Amino acid sequence: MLNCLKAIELLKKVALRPTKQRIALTKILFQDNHLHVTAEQLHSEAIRKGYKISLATVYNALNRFKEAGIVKQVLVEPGKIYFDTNAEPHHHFYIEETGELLDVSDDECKIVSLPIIPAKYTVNQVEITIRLEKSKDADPRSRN
Amino acid sequence: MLNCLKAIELLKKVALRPTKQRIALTKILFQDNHLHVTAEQLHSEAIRKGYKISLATVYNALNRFKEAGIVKQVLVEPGKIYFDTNAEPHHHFYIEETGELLDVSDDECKIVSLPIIPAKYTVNQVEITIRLEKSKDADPRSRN
DNA sequence: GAAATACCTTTAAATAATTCTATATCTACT
DNA sequence: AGTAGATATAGAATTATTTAAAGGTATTTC
Repeated sequence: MLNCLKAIELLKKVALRPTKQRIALTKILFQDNHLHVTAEQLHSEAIRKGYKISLATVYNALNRFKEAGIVKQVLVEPGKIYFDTNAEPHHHFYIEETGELLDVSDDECKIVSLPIIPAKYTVNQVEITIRLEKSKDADPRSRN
Repeated sequence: MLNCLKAIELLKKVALRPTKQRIALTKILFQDNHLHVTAEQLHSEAIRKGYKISLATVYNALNRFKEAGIVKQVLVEPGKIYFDTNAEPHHHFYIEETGELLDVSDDECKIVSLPIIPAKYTVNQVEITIRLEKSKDADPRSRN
């Protein structure tokens, strides 16, 4: 977990006022390993840690963080936004059964041939989502 | 546009009762070229065509169609579900400015190296979304 | 370092998309 | 045709997210 100084430093770097709430969220979010959270989850975690912050503020902060480019939105499930603290270009495994999201680094997953891009447009981002399910192999009865 | 008989045939094939409303939606959805619609858009289109159907029924029908595997959900924008009448494995261009979704066939877009799949899991589906934006090249003033 | 200003957080309510529920109606089978 | 069970409907409920208004906090300017 980030300390306060590092959190403030990060916020200042992206021209966001280091308020108490943003510092708290920054401390929770930016750890050694990347996180994938919904606003709700992040809010719960902040409350659990003893910070006083409202859900609306968490939404505001996450949207500000997204605009600043320090988090990314990931859409894998209807009606739910995951925020990813890994803002670098990368991809995801998604396990529907558990709702778990796992990072896949950009170079683990190379595309050889991209289709012809429509005229007047340029590629902004390529996102690959690999949806996983539990293997059937575990249960020999379900072989066919 | 599909005729009634073809629509009923399609519904029966996937073990869904060919009710008036499902037939109407099937007729609108399954055309020569594939469609990407939201429930709202499909509902409007059905009403425009003179069918009597509620939005809730459109949602129900689309979810049943999805379960039956004749349409696919596409998630590209928070709080909005696109339904794609192309149920085959394929990918998408997404133009954020217009909300337009375009199909990219599976073999136009080949992945060479997939990452190592976590143990006990198998790949269900690989989805590639290529987000596009208007080229800056079009306007010479915006060169830098 | 205090006043002015711009920005932030909060609560509550609004909104939007989607799902649920109870009842009425329809479909498929006898 | 009658009937059991599935489906449609309207409207309410739910869920996720955003907005509004008012007070609070950080930053700027002197």
